[in-house]
Amino acid sequence: MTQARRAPLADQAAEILLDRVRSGEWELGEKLPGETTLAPQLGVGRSTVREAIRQLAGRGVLTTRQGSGVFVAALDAPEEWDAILTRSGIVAVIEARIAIESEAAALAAERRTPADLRAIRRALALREQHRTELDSHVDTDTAFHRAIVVAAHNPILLELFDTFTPRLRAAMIDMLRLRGDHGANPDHVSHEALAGAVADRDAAAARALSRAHLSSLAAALV
Amino acid sequence: MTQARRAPLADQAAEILLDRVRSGEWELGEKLPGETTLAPQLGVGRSTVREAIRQLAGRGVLTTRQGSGVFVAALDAPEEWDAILTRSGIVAVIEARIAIESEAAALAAERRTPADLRAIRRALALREQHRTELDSHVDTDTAFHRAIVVAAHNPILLELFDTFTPRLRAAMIDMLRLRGDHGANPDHVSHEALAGAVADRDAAAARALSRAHLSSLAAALV
DNA sequence: TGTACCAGACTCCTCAGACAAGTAGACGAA
DNA sequence: TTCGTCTACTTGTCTGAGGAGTCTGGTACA
Repeated sequence: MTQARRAPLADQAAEILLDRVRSGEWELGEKLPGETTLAPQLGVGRSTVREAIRQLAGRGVLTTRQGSGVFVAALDAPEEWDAILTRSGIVAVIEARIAIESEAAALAAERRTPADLRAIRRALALREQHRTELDSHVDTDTAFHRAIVVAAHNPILLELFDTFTPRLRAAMIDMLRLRGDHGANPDHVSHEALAGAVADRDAAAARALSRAHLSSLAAALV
Repeated sequence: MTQARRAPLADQAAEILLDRVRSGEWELGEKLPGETTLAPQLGVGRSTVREAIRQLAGRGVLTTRQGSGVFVAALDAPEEWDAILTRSGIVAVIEARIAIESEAAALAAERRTPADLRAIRRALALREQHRTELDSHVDTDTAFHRAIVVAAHNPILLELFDTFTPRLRAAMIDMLRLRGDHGANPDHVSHEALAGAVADRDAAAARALSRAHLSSLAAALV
């Protein structure tokens, strides 16, 4: 007994096709059999095959060209970052964030414009104002760190930062709730120091301060 | 005249629906109008609406539940890394790779197992064997660096490495073709040193050597 | 011999209609 | 209130038909 067909036929058909693509049955760019051939092969109707193909097209695996055929666009579906992050655990996420953010801090120290600096100062002040409320403390803290990544002027690092932080939000709120000493003074001082290093164009200090802050965060979360 | 309908109606419908989701017309998790309502609204048949919905389901924006309806699963489609990487330029990609790889090198120095070490040595030897041929030199070089990231035992860093390196492959081959001195001796020595630092559990040295290597690569590519 | 054109086969695209399968809310009985 | 049942509505699936684009091979012409 296998769960009594939970998934719709179209989803099943899509999964079968994806497996066949992964298995290397067709080369990259090669043409698949026509819908009219696949349908009886998979034991479903044409419209169902079409929906399966559309689904895989949305995932970037297949492309269709009217009058020509269906072609393999990628040999595998890209794994969802959500899945990777969930499977990996908090520590791995923070390690990745250390990698991204300490490098971004160093780059920010070299490249920050006056406008970047104003944004960082503003975020820091806002962070200071929300030291009491838990949720907004985490959010303003994240906003401060994001302002530094923005100042690094590297779109990839920024995208990575935005990918990782949502996953950490809940964990950080829980952690602060348990510790109770959120917004403690030494915390604020280290943030001041980081902003100062960026302002002073001291890349090495910015890198070290950023790393130290996140390392202590990791230690607190474990 | 507007390009005389290049895209299939199903793709157009999917794009319109995605825009309406992005615009906030429906909350996260909210139910969309039924297929029979959407079809005349979009001016297409029901099967076409279904294919549009399937496409967005494949992209993670919508989910369908038989008997219940279609629901918003995400407020936006995740941007393709390909697009980000293409738009960003080689320098930004290398900067991101520096962030990932130097941190991974440090972690690898702390965590490498004997098996990791053997894999690294083997990759290094293979790299040495392919110093003359351009393509395989780049590939074996990448394999060596990947072995180090593997030794860091962090799935996120590994996934990031795998995301970035394909984008750099073509650029590196071009660069080496122009320079002509691929596989030069100092290059090999620095790789030996990196492997040695990981073997000696010298995290700081591994981090520095990894950074230095990639920085020189960036300088050569610009 | 080589080129241009054309017809036909094949492909995906779109629609309409029908029925099955599942869900959720209304309604009434205990 | 609580529980079952019934009904309206939803998505799921299949079939048949025709439209539109693409590719191939043959044919006529230069």
